Amino acid sequence: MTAPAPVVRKGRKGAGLTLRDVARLAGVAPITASRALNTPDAVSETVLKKVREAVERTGYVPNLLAGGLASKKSRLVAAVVPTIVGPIFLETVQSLTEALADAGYQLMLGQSGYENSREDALLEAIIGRRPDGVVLTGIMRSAESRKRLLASGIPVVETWDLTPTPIDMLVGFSHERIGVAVAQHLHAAGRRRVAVIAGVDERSRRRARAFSDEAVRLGMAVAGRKEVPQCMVPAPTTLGSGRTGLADLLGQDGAIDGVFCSSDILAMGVMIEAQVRGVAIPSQLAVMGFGDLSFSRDLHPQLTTVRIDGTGIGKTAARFIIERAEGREVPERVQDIGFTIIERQSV
Amino acid sequence: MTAPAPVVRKGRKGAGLTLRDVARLAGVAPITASRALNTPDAVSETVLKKVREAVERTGYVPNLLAGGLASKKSRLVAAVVPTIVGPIFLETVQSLTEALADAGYQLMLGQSGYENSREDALLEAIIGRRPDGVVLTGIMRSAESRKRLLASGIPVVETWDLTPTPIDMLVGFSHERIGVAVAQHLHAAGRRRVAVIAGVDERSRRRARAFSDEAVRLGMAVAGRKEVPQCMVPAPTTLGSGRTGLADLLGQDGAIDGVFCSSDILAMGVMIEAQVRGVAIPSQLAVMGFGDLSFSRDLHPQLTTVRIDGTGIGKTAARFIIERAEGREVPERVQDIGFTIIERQSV
DNA sequence: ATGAAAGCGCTAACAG
DNA sequence: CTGTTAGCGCTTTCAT
Repeated sequence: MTAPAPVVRKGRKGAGLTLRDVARLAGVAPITASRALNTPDAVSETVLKKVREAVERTGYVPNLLAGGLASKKSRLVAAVVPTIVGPIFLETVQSLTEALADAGYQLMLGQSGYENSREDALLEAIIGRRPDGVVLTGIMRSAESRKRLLASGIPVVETWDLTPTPIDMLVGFSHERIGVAVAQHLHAAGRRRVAVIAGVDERSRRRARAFSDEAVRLGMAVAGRKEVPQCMVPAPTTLGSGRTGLADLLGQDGAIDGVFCSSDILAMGVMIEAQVRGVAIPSQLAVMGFGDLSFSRDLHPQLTTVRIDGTGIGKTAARFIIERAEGREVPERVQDIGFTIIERQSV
Repeated sequence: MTAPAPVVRKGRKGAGLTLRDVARLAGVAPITASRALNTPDAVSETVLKKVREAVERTGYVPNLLAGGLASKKSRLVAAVVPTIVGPIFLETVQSLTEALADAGYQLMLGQSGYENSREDALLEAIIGRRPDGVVLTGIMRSAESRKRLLASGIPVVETWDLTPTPIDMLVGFSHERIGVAVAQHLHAAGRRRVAVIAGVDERSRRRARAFSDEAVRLGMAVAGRKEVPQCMVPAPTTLGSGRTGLADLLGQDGAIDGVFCSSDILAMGVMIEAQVRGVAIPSQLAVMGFGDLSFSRDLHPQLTTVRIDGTGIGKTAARFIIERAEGREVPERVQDIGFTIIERQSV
């Protein structure tokens, strides 16, 4: 048997280049080169230098697919959002991406859409990549999906909600408590007839319901009524929905002096419509939003709203996943990150 | 030698399950099972049914890492944005994710930040995954990065800009032409003293410069001046920047009757500040934005702005990448998607 | 239409 | 500290 012909080197530098090539250039075994790259402390100064030189010269970039397959660590984390349009989850995705990148992990983004149909295909695509973790914004709806995720054994962090039965880990807050707190805030500010405008997504609805219940309890509904005036608008919410929402509410019986909007965008629409109609804020109408988007403080009047620490959620979720990926346990798997009512001028 | 002990099956269903297990269950060779899954047309009805049954029963999900390694097709596409916060690129990322998902590709999201420092590490992480394509929003700045990308041989689509020397493929529009068109629009509307508020990012700056030059040419600057009043604000732009921007401009010498804002957010801030100061829009001041964000049509007055088909950009970029991934050539590698001036009430 | 063998590029496990 | 060996789970190539 003759020795095999030397492997034909591809023309492009960096393409088709493997660890073997680098190792050969550095005069060491592939595994040694691997160690020089991944656990530099485990090799001698000399070897380290030679390998780094070889990498530098060739422009070698390790194949993470191969590495992931061999080590069963993909350094990939999947994030699922209903939709990326709509600024609510943005802050979370942003900080998640950053926190992960800092630790050498990449983010894979999936949009589940607001219907269930895509969820299954998406889940399959995710599990197929064997990510080191999955971050869910909002709760996975279909029980089937939840089961598959659980079965896959991949660390999961649910966010932006609290649930009695988390799949695995969770960092969120109570939408019910927000509804209650907002009603109380409005009541404390002297408002006596309130209404709510909410997008038809499940969490908004829960905030609205809790708000309505508490408002009724505090006597802020028309006597005898079991709920306050509501206006449901399509998700994702828009400025336009806020405008028509207020118009709708104003058209209903009974004057209102306060309105809770399920998003800051909606609240801004309400403010614009109020201005157009000559309804003074806050004297005639108090407005509260949800989300504390960056523009809210710059409105006129400044918007009183509920702040969620989206960045904190992202960071914590990243930490949870990374802890698990490195084989450590996460002692407090459920974290209530709470919320803050930001008092500004619109109430 | 004795036969090795049977492999211990992991407890969790779906975990550690391989194609071999499925094949065994279906009574075929692994490769046949593989074909049943990937190229169903290449196997008999009988085999197809048996394999599908086995998959169903076991909850098997193919390991895409292994598949990608063997086939050199990762079905992964990387997208790089400066930051995901800031609604400009959202539409593009959204449609990109969807179009890719429909074709069985996943999106990996990277944020380069507005400085160059992270770009290199990010690029390494991206190339390491051997994606089937990379979509860049805005141009990669460092020449080093561009070179590495080119060397990697990965299909690249640059977006949101036009450049004489694209790395590979490109779908964008001319920021210069937008500046010119906006100046002309304002001029045609009878404005004679215009100004510009722009974020300090490179593309905004180019729009602003082209706008200024054209405005000067049309005689919309103070006689003898070589540029119109400008106010540069930090990127990403905010409502607050728009408000202070207008205040700044109003404080400068010479009354203005029109202002071009480098983003709709900025324009909205201008409108709020104008309202607070009792400056009537459009009669006293015409306002134009850029981006046509969803809220722009719902403002009062409705915002006249420049619309970019972000969804179209995402779709086209996805198509380009997919074409290449499937081995086809893309004949028109540079596509100017243009822009539209949306005439509403603020001019 | 189906299968056997080989290997993608890397790392775990075990030597030395 | 360094190297050898043996896969990770899949697909390619080449037979049958």
